[in-house]
Amino acid sequence: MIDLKDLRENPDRYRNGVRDKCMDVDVDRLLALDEARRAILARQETARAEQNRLSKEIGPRIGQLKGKLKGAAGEEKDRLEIEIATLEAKPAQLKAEVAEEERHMGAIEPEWRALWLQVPQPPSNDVPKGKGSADNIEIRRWAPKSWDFSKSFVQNRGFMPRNHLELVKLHGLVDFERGVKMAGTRHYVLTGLGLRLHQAVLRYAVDFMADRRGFTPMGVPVLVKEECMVGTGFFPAGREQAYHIEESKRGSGHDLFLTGTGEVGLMGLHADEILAAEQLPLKYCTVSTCFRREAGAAGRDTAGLYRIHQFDKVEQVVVCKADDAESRAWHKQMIETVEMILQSMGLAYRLLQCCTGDLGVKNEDMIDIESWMPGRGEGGEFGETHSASRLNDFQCRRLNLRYRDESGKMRFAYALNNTVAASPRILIPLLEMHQQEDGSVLVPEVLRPYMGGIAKIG
RNA sequence: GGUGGGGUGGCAGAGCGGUUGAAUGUACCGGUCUUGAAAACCGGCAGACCCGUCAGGGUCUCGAGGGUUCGAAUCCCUCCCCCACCGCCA
Repeated sequence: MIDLKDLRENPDRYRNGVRDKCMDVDVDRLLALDEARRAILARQETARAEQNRLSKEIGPRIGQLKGKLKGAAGEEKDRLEIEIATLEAKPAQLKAEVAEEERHMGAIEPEWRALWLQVPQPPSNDVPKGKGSADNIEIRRWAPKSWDFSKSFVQNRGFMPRNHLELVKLHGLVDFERGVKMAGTRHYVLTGLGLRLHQAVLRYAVDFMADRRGFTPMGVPVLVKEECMVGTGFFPAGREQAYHIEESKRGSGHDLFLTGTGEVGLMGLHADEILAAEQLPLKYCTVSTCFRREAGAAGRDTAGLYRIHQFDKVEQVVVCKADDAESRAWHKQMIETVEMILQSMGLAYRLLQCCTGDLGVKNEDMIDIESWMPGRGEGGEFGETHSASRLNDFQCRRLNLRYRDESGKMRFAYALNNTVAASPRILIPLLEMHQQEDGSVLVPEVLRPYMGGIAKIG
């Protein structure tokens, strides 16, 4: 959610933001509604102020007269009744005025609010302009010593690779058929060592965050109220992506939504709170099951573990002071964390600076990390495995997550988030990169303690 | 699911139709005192929004929404949430 004051003062910043993010939000309509709203507010408040003033002034008098009225009769009684009626007439008129303005307000407020929620966080100035993922810019790439990006898999390794579909079948790691039988397309069952490898990655990632990066691991709800989805910025834009539990249809309570990322639960933690400056930065991670409808992705990545409705993800978030330099420093650090983890697992990857057109509503900057998947496409492709975002105060504004700075001033905090490890997607490069000619797969050393010491699958 | 009790400022806790955005305590901040600290004393201390160049003014908020009233934290209705006990249960 953006700052409306800033919008009034720098409308072009937001008009350009919408344009650069290739979105369709009528900023000028919002400005017009905002102006209308404030005019109504001014009239309404003036009437109310008068109402309050009058009430204080004549209220006790009315009380007095009504007291007298009880004991009065005849002409005296008529006189009192007229006096009371006269006194009561004016507040009644003001009341009608207030009600009238309230109707006006009711007519524009829903649209005003809906538009306000849609205006995106403008991208940072240094984010390159572009229309979509095709315009993202590669920053750098890394590969283990045994891998040369300029060569094919065969040239690197001396044999034809199997893709992850073949590998999981060969070793009985995933049962797609039964997953689909139970839950439909894009579902799967992790079986045997498949589940163990999956959990090994997740456990390794959580321990890495806690032990080596000082993040506090949290177990958070994955079933949350709508406010939580709106507050974290996933709604209204991403409403179609979330599974909706319609508890309200059962009579009572509120509807719930399955979260598509642990970010929701982690950021929702401190919604509506006022933190002390010393409490910042908050550094949280979680491992949670993520649910995504993948609406609009029909026909894309239909096979295998790449795009599925349910997966598990270790996510990291940082809530820091409202300071651009600090936020950038955390962004770097969070990306560095991921690089350390990927490198320790012997995976090749590249960093992409996402262009303006590829940013969502809530981020001002985003770096995607794509891991090399030898079995993807023709002769291997990079596939997104991580995404690191800087959100400025957009998310905390929506969540109403504030802190008191050193001077006692209330400020909205800045938030950042990044994937640590999302599985089973990460199993794709893991299996494909570490496969041997005979189809067996070497388990990276860092994962073996979490696999009961197993060093090789198959 | 049943029964009962509750939701008021950072926390505790009064208020139960007008002068209460809210007593009091406590926490916190500033000051006096002190070699320093504590204690004591004095002062300050809600947030959002609107108008205004400033000074300042105004509106709203006592779980949420609606109603009664000239006037609601206080009365009425609906909903939500919390707590306790019972039932059921991974």
